[in-house]
Amino acid sequence: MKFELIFSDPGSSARAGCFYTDHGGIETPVFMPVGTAGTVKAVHFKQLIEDIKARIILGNTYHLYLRPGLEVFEKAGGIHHFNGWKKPVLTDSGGYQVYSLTDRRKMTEEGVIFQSHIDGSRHAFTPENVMDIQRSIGADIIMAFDECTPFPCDYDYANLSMERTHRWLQRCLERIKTTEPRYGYDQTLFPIVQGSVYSDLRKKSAEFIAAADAEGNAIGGLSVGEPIEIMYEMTDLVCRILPSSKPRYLMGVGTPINLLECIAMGIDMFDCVMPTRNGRNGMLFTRDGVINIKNEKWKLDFSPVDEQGTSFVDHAYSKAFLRHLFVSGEMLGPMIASSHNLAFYLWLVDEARTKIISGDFVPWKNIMIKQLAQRL
RNA sequence: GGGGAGAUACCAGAGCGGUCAAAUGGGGCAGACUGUAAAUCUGUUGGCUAAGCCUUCGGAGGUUCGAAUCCUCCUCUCCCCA
Repeated sequence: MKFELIFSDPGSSARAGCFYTDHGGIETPVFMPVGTAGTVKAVHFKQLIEDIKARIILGNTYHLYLRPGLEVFEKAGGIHHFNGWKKPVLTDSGGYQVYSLTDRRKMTEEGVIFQSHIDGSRHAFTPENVMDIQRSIGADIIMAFDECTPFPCDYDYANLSMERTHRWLQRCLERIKTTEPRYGYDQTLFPIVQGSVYSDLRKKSAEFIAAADAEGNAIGGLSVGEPIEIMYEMTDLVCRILPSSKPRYLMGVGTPINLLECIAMGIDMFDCVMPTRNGRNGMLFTRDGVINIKNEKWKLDFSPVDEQGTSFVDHAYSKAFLRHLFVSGEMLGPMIASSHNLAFYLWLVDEARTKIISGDFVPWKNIMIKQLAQRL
């Protein structure tokens, strides 16, 4: 795999590039829709490709390992054959579940024992078998097994956890090095920077991760409840250390504004459940601000869902009808909102890319951020 | 014609002498959601000059220190038998 840096913005640290995988190139900056269970909730792949223009989606090691299970992936010949998604797939390692399912797991130096949220059965995850699982699932990009630290997190624990994540990374690297791609295409490992909200830890972690010389690097443990300024501060600090010749992936971020601010700092890849989850809950992101489509104010608004939107759903349906679908609990509502939001997110990163290449990124970003902050 | 049950907030429906501006569910209104245990969760839902006050439990009277709760009459619903 290879990352090609196409253009660097002179006015910021933003850059445009392309990450090549055996399932196709990924133009950056990119937003990667989250498809935890092998599906981007409420959205067809045909639509993701043709309408939303998604270039890569996520899957999740913990969730896919539990259900449908590795036998299915191995017999199918990998996730692309199983679910029909032919573009690249990145799988998260389960490191986020160490955080989100904290009361259902026990962590030791060896790894983590999760108690399944589905049936209560216990499953040991180690850096080694998490690599094996992601190879079996068939991910193009495999994430290192880490601990996403919570917020707040005291310094001593953040330090201890970061050091353990580093040790786990060595084990992940060793395992990847000594095993083969499962289905004939390349599978590459991205390590993850931790260090919570502490500058010295973040610096130390970024240096450690950079030294691993992977084909891409990720920043984790942010947007877990810390003030947004601190998230920016940590992201900026880490971006200055991670090599510019490799894509930088900010995990779990974020709002449209977060994306623009972090693109300006040099982030190339993002993923977040926000466009899909918040969409299912009636929140629409538009270039003019945020809409809660369930609000009564849209009851008689027969204008398109988003007049400037790039998705067909933006023009095929009215706000009043979409509100009706949500108020009635009709499943088409969450489907339309998810499609709209993802199309908007992909439009946003595409537009950022265009502006970076044309040299107008910063002024455009500043105008956009003001608009995006509005509530409609 | 005879006998019985009942009328409570937007709807359904608890409450049966004070702790009731009134449970609970639905509906309405609003909020939250950042590497997804989420088509989820939370708040609110009589009025006001708002830690207080005012007007409410079909209508009109009455008993009582005190009534959604007890009594009388009226109006209206529903059920059973002829």
